[in-house]
Amino acid sequence: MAQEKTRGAEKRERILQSAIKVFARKGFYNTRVSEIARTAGVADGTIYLYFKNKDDILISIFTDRIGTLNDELERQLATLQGASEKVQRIVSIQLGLLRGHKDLAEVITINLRQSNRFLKQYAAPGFNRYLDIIGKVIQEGQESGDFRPDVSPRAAACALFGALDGLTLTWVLGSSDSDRLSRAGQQVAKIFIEGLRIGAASETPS
Amino acid sequence: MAQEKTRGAEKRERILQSAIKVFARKGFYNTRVSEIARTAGVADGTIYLYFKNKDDILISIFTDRIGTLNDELERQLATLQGASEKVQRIVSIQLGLLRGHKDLAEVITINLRQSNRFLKQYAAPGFNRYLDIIGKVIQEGQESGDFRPDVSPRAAACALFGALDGLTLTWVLGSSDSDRLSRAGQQVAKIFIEGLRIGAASETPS
Amino acid sequence: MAQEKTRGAEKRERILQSAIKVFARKGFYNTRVSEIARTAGVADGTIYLYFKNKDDILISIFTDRIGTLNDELERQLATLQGASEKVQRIVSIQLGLLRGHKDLAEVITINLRQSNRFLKQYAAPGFNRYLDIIGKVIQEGQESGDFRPDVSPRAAACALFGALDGLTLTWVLGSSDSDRLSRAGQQVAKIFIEGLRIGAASETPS
Amino acid sequence: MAQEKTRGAEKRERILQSAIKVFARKGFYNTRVSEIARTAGVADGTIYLYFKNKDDILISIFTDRIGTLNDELERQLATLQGASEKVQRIVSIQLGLLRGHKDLAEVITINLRQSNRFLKQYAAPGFNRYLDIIGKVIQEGQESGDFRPDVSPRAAACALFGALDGLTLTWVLGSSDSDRLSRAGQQVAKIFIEGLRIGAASETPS
DNA sequence: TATGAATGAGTATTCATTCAT
DNA sequence: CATGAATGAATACTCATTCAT
Repeated sequence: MAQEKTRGAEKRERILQSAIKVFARKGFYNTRVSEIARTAGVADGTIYLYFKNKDDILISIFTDRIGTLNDELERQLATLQGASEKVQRIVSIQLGLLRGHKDLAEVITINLRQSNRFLKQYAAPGFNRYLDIIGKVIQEGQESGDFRPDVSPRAAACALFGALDGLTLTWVLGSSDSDRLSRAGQQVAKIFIEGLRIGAASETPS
Repeated sequence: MAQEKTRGAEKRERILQSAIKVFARKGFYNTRVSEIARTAGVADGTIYLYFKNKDDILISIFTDRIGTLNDELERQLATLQGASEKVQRIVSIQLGLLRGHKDLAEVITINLRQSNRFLKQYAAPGFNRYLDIIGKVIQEGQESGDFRPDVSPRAAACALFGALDGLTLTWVLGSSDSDRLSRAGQQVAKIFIEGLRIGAASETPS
Repeated sequence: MAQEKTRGAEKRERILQSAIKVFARKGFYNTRVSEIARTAGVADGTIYLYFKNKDDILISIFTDRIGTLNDELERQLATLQGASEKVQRIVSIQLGLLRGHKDLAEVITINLRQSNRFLKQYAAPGFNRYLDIIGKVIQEGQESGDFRPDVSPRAAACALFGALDGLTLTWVLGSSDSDRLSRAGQQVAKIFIEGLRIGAASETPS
Repeated sequence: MAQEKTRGAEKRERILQSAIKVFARKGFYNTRVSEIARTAGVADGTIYLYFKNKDDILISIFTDRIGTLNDELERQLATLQGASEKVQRIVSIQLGLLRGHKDLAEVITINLRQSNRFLKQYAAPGFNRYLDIIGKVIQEGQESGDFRPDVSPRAAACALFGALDGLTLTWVLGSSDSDRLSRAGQQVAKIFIEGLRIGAASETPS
């Protein structure tokens, strides 16, 4: 019984991995379900024993991974003290999760945005939790006096997400190595930390 | 003759506007050419007198608008002096261009990413010119001593683009008004300017 | 314009004729839409310019023909006087309509009964009008004193329809010629006329 | 062993009963084998231990029941003398067999006619025996001088079958109670008996 | 006998594109 | 330039059947 469950989960995972690979290469709409099946080494019909339909595969990829990311963020951030350290950790966790998985990065940054309907309906919950986690870090920094209070935590969270997404996108589109991605991430982390820090900025009226 | 050309251009523009509207509502792959035609008030076949195929419509939307954006950036940035002013202007131009055109913003931030093939092949040139323009502003700031030299101009450009894209995305997905988008943009501009400015940051080893 | 309309109607009729032929040979569920198209000499997609879907083709065959039958029945019955003559005419019209069209007869008697849902939803109206027409003839015969009053006109109508349907079914399943069908029809007409006529029967209590 | 055989037969019967129920509700082609299995409380694969394939289930329903009907007809008719009594008994046996089993009636009158191939190949033998039994009654009536000789016994048999089938069809499609079906059957029996009886009819030239 | 996970052949329908008018 | 009827390639999904357990 336990073995059967394991085998079933294995097969599901194999299908997901294959889908990530093919989606990354061809894009969601240009991917044939039969090609995912072939790549996973199962029959076409088997796909439908584990997923409701083709859309469900893409949705599962996203919710699985964003869930992992959010869990990891919460777990590690709880162990840190300063807001600056936390921001730096957010960057390293997110980029670290994608570094070794260019295919996944491609699916997340590119293929996921297939339709606003899809984004609004399925991606929103996980995305919101993600923005909440980051926003809370900014807010804590403001309350502890580390960060300037004249910035919307939510806006900063969106911007940080977008900045990392932008780095990932150009990494995926280009051919630079993943070390460069990490270094760029560190620089962006510094920009945000310094840009948010209490100091000269507060003297500059917007 | 001139009038006919004008009429032709008018019709082309009407088709583009209709496509933006429908793409924004349904997404690229769920949009029927016949629906664009109906919205534009022309026959299905007429579309193909102005565009090679359905892909060409999306490509035209992007290249038209990114070209306009790039031209506008170059024109206005040439009139300014300080790097900080230029960064601020980049933000206001880009968000200003999308503020009144939520449909267009939706197409640009969401529907454009239909396939990596598409992005790599068609979007890359305009996107690269855009990143070059921003990157040059950062570089100038570093050369003039305004900005820290320990940041890759390219990475900063990607991050700034991504941050603005992230703001736009959440604006499009949510229901907040466009004023809030502008205010968030100003805050992000300040974060980047302060984050890049020479100061305490350079003392902080990464 | 008139010519175009004519051409369109022609094509629709050609598709219907082809469908009758293929349905008769293979049955509804074993008929491929592509085979109807090939037989009609049109492209697969063209079918869907004239019919909503495969079901709609079968429905159209039935409603077209039962409508013709009902119209013809009402037209001719109005010219006759006695109930017996009318019953005889009903038989000759119905069988006459199918005699030369074995394929159509096959579709009507066999393939039409694909699902109770189909029968109840689409066939019922035309079928009811048909039963009403026959039932009214029986009733008139009773009111004029030609037919016994102790028979439900509706039941007699159902039975007459069924009897003719039974003859048609065995004709279609077997290989007998159509003259034999007509002769059998005449005999059945006589059975019903005599069986309904006022006479010894009324003395026989059921 | 005997018990096992019994249990096997029980299971087979349970599958048949479930199939009748589901076929009646959904029609043959819209019925999933898995639904029959679920209704019968067995696994999908178990069906194939008792039936060759899905077609075989429908065929078995028909041959089982028509066999029962034919056996019952022969048994009871042997106990009767007059042709009229026999005709009346035919009607009451056939309708009596279906009265309490609307689902079965639905399958027999509607779902059975799925394809001419099916009807010709499998239904024909049992159907022919049925027509022979009835035809022989008519013929005996003619030989004994009860019935007119100018009617083909086979045609009369087809017509009687069809008439009863027509009554059953309208009963199944409509919502009238089964008593009404029986009364209609009695009236139809009288029509046929009187219509076939030697008398005034022979004076009417066809 | 019984199971039910896995198979993979099979098809109605859509829709971008063409071209005769 | 403009039309829109006709085309036909292309594919997600179903479900009868099998077979290892």
